[in-house]
Amino acid sequence: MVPTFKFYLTGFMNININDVAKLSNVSKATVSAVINNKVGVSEETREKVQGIIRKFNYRPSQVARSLSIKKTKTIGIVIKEIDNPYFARIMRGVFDICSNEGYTVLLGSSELSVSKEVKSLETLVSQRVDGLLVSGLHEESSDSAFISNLIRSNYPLVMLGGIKNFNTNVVTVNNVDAAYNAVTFLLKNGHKKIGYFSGPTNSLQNDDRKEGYRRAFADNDISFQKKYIYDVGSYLGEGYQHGKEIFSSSADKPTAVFCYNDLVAIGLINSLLDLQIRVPEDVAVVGFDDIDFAKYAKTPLTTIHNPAYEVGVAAAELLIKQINQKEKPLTEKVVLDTYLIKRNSA
Amino acid sequence: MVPTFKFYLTGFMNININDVAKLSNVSKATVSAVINNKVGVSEETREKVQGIIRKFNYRPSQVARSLSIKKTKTIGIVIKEIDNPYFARIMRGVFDICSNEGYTVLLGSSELSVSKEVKSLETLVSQRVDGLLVSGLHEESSDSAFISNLIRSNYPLVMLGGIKNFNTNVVTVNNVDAAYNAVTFLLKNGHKKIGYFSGPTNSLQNDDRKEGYRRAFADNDISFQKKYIYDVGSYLGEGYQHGKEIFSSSADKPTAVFCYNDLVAIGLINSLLDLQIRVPEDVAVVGFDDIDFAKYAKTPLTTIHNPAYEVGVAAAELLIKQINQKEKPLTEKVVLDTYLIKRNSA
DNA sequence: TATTGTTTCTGAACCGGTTCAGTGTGCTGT
DNA sequence: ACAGCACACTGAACCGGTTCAGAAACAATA
Repeated sequence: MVPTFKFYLTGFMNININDVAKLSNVSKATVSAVINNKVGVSEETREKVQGIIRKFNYRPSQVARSLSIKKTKTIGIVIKEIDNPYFARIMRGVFDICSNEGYTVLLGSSELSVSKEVKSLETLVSQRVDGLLVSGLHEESSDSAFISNLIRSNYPLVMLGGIKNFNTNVVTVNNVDAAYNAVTFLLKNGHKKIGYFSGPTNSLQNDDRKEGYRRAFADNDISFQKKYIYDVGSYLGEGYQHGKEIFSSSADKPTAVFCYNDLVAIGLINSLLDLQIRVPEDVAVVGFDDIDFAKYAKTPLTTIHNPAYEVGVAAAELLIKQINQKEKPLTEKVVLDTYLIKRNSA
Repeated sequence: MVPTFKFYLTGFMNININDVAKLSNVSKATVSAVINNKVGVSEETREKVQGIIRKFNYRPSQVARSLSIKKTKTIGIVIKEIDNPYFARIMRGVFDICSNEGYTVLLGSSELSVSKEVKSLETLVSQRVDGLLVSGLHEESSDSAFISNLIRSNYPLVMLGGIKNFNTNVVTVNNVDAAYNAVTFLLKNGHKKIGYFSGPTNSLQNDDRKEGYRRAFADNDISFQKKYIYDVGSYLGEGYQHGKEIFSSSADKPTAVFCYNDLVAIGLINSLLDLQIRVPEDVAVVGFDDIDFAKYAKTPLTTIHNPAYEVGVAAAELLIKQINQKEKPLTEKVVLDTYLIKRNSA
């Protein structure tokens, strides 16, 4: 009658609410009430049940619970470049909030192909995550019927850095202004030929930064030259490689470069130093993000401080708010501030 | 009769297997067969059902499925220092394998308190992850009844870097040998006073590296001095700060330092340069991990190449193997090789 | 004593899938 | 014409929780 054998037979975690109910001589409804600290259970019964729970190491199945209450207490996150320190820091912010609020985090694909990216979102939805945090969706992905369905149907969703063509919740920083400030700073320092090491072409963040770069020229009555915009990418190696190519050729070269992010900037600086070009005397470099490593780079990096941790926090908070919202949620946009940190590279 | 209204009413993803069954005029068992590509369904029926599925954007609930089949196709991962590039790289390896094998990844706590660490594991178990990947458990956590239960009961579990007092599956690198090689290299270069910037004291990896450091002295008939072992930590800032303290004091200082990891080494190098101490002429520095930044550091870092990505891959593969193993699994130990990369810092 | 009220507890339905024994249909061979 | 057999399909139980109407037990009130 008492299913003790089951425990000893199959080991840890193989006892369920029915077993607990039988062992405690109460109904499973009562056990459920005890588990969830509901009122209407006598102290005596509560203790009896809790004793059994402890004794048999019972741990309620979150999956059964999820099925029943139609909430999984889980959010899905799709981040490209998880090994980019900037995103790692965001993750940390997300994670801290989720932890506090009792959510666990399901990780979706990182930078795979577009088709895999959509698959990954589909998987997360199949897992019935309560909400989705998405960073850097491929542009093409936004064409997928799946994604537009998702957004149209008010599935709780927060984008990091924004996405074209869709009106969703967004957490981002003032990329345009930040870039504007960085480039203005260079202009004020007398630079006229300022390059932009551009990030991924399908990134909205990159578009905004490029826009800020453009505006700085406009507002300072300096005609900006398209040839100084280089498609580079977002990795250390890419910054290094493009730096080497551009600055070892004899063509007309910029005297300063604003970079999409710190990784690229650090790569660039290394390529310049390898080419015996001095930083900042010959070429000034400004990065973006202010990752930890920025101040330890060969030439400590002048860069835009990007509050990655806070972005993660804000995104998680907004998402959880959207999840808890009963009504059709309004789409919100949270924009955090950045500031220029002057170090040695410019 | 036809519950179409439901779809239009509640939006995306609110249709279930019963609805699909009704809309297709078949039983839910048949729908289930179609979803899972089982045989015994006529081509005609299959297409009819698939048509409905597409039309209504039906996506089976993984949570209901999990409850039924008692597998979640999910693994849990608990990693401290997710913003450490070394671990980020591991994550990537884990992720790639899991992706391929159809597993999603649930993230557990990062470096919180001991009690939270155990809580985090408990949460993952409640979520019924099929297996657990754990890195850098606090030493105290291993005392918890929960953890020993977990291990005793053969819950599929793989540790990264090992854990004291328990016999579990482990994926790690040959830390002792690697440290031995690094220190031997320094000894061969004529250094006698070699320091060790030690990592977290509760880390088995750190113990092994320290052991390798010790043995190198023993095998070279040089008496090693305990005073050259400094408790530092695992972060950039910690390396910098301790470097500053140690090398600005007038006491007897080492002429070379082997560091627990690259982050610490880079921090140390920066502190040395700030103190006008030349690297490697005055003090040689060797790191551990070979993170991307290592070669872009102020003094390109001589370090132990640690195959982080491969560690992640091996860990995920081992875990999935354990999950699929019907019998009581044997505990396995996978040890990957490292090698010394000579750059400029030593 | 009968009635009402409170508190504690329970039975059964439900969440959305999977599974499998068994039903029904059509085709084969004799 | 009928046994025998595939094949396609279904009904119902099951996974492990939550929920809630109502039963049972007991106390208080009229």
